[in-house]
This record gives sequence, C-alpha cells and structure tokens, in this order.
Amino acid sequence: MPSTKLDPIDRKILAELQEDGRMTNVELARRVGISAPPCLRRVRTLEEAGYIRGYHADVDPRLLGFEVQVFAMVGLSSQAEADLVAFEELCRSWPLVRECHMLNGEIDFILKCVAPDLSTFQSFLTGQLTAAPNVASVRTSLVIRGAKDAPGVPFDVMEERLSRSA
Amino acid sequence: MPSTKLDPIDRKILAELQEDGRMTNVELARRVGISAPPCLRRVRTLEEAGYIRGYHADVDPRLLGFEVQVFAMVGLSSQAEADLVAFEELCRSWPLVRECHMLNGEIDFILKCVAPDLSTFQSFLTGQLTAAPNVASVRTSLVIRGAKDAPGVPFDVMEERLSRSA
DNA sequence: GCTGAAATCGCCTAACG
DNA sequence: CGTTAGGCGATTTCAGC
Repeated sequence: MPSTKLDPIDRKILAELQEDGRMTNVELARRVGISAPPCLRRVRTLEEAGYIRGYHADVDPRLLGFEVQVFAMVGLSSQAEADLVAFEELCRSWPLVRECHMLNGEIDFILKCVAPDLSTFQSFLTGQLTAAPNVASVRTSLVIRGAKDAPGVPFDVMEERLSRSA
Repeated sequence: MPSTKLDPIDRKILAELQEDGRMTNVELARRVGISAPPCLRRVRTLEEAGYIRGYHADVDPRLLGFEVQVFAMVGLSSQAEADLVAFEELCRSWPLVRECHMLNGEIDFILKCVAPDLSTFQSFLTGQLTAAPNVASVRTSLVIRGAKDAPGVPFDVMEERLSRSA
C-alpha cells in the first residue's frame, strides 16, 4: 500500500465521495469521466492507502436528543509524554467526548463534547473530566449555534495550489 | 415528514450508518434484523426527516497535503445579530475554515481550520481573518496531534438513557 | 501498467400481500 | 413488515491500448 501520488481523477473521486459518500460507483465513475471498473479499483486503492479512512452518515445531534454541545479547553499539570497519552486514552473511553485534539500554547487539549442536556454534561464535567488525574484546568464554552460544518478538506484549494505549482 | 419518535430499529440503523455509511442496504437490513425493503424505507424516511443530513467519506488531511490544522478563537467587537450573521457568512466563504461554531463566554466563535502549510495559514490569518470587519481578537492554537475523532453522537449513551427512563 | 467491454452475480427497489 | 420479481449496479474476467 504505497502512498503513490494522486492524479486528477483520484482527487476528483475523493472530492465527490467527501461530498456524497453513498454515491453509487457508476454515478461516481460518470462524474469523474471513466468507466465503472477502474473507478472501483481506484476507490479500493484509495481506501487501502489510507486516503479514505471511512464513510459516515452525518446525523443530527439535536434531533436525536443531544441538545448540548460544548468545547472544553483542558490544561494538564504534567506534559510528559506518558501523561499526555494517559489523558488521550481517557478521552477515548468517554463517549460524550467526540473529538480530542492536542494543541500548542497554554491550552493542552481541546475537546468537543455532546450531551443530552446541561445537567448530564455538568455531571460529566465535575465527576469525570475535572476529576481526572493530571487535569489542572478546564474551561468550557457552550455552542450557541453552529454556523459551518464542512467535512474534511477543501479540494478546490488543493487544485488551485497544484495548478499554480505546475 | 413528521419527526415522529424513533423505534429501536431506527436507532440501530442510524448507529450502523454512522459507523459505516457505505454499507449496502441488505447488509444493513441483516444487522438490524429486518428484511431489505422496509430497511430501505426507513433509511429514506430518516433522511427526509433530517435525522441523516448526509454521507461523507472521511479523508486524511495530512496525506492530501494539508499538514496544518488550527483552532482559532475569535472575539467580535459587536455581538449584534446582524454582525454575528455577517461573520458567519464570511466563514462559510473561506475554504480553509472547515467548522465555525458560535459560543457563549468571552470567545464568540471557535473555528477549525486546515491549511497546506504554516505560511498559507499565516497569510490567511493576517490577510483575511484578523482583517475582517468586526473581528476584535483572534487566538490560534496549532493541533499537535489528533487523539480522538469520533463521528456524530454516542448511540450507546442514548440507549442507556432510554432504557433508564423506561 | 493502465483502461474499457462483456458477463455474471448480487443488490436495489418497486408492487403486493 | 415480508416476499416476489424485474432492472440496475457491482465486481470479476478478459481483451486492447
């Protein structure tokens, strides 16, 4: 599974599947301008090479009863690698934490969390997150409303750069 | 398209499609324990009712040359609704900004950004974001590494709550 | 190597019970 | 919701560039 360079058709496939991950292979093939068999082979190759990590339905948290979304900025008291990894592992074990990113600067981690209601989140915050070993500070901000939620990467920016360097 | 309540099969469908959005309908039907036609009808209904907002391939930004991911915390000088909306619209027009969420507290917005390299991001930051009308302050943090990136909502938490309230 | 064409197999998706 | 059934898509095979 070598990460050989992508050609324009591969990039178009990725852009299309990022936009609509459930598109049929023949429709995808039609859009990228090749026939179905090579298109399917390319998709499999892209999956195996790791360009495509998976396919996910994008569900509406609020409709499903997750009314609360929160960003939590976490500072640790020790940044030793073992302690960082321990905290990351803890985040992976918490279902309410959907994303966890390690950052530079004063904040060590940013967490995106969801919860059915505020009291559920508060009890997670005080009982689990703030109480976890090595956690020095937690600042939380409720999401008032979402303004943009685009998946993955901007392929138009990518194409623009590639044509500039050509 | 009424948002009638979901039964356990609907929730299982959502959980499965969140996990693997490209699963075939017959495989999905098998997993949720019904035959294919009613399964497909349920999926269509869930899509039309807005429970499923779309399907997206999850692509790897780094492999595609987007080496830099940044969270930007933005404060505005005016929080009048028209000014908030204007800033949101601006974010939607910037391809490097993948997510924009309006928050409570001192920070008004949090933005998740990607860029091919640091200099591209810096030029966006100084030339576009900080320079935008009404932007009072921008604090940025580079993502050192991602520790968790789970899609959507935790259906196990949902089921647990539902069984508790039963 | 790559693609495309043909053929098979399996899935999707009506219509009906 | 299940079953049937026809049409279409997916996937292998094979030939050609």
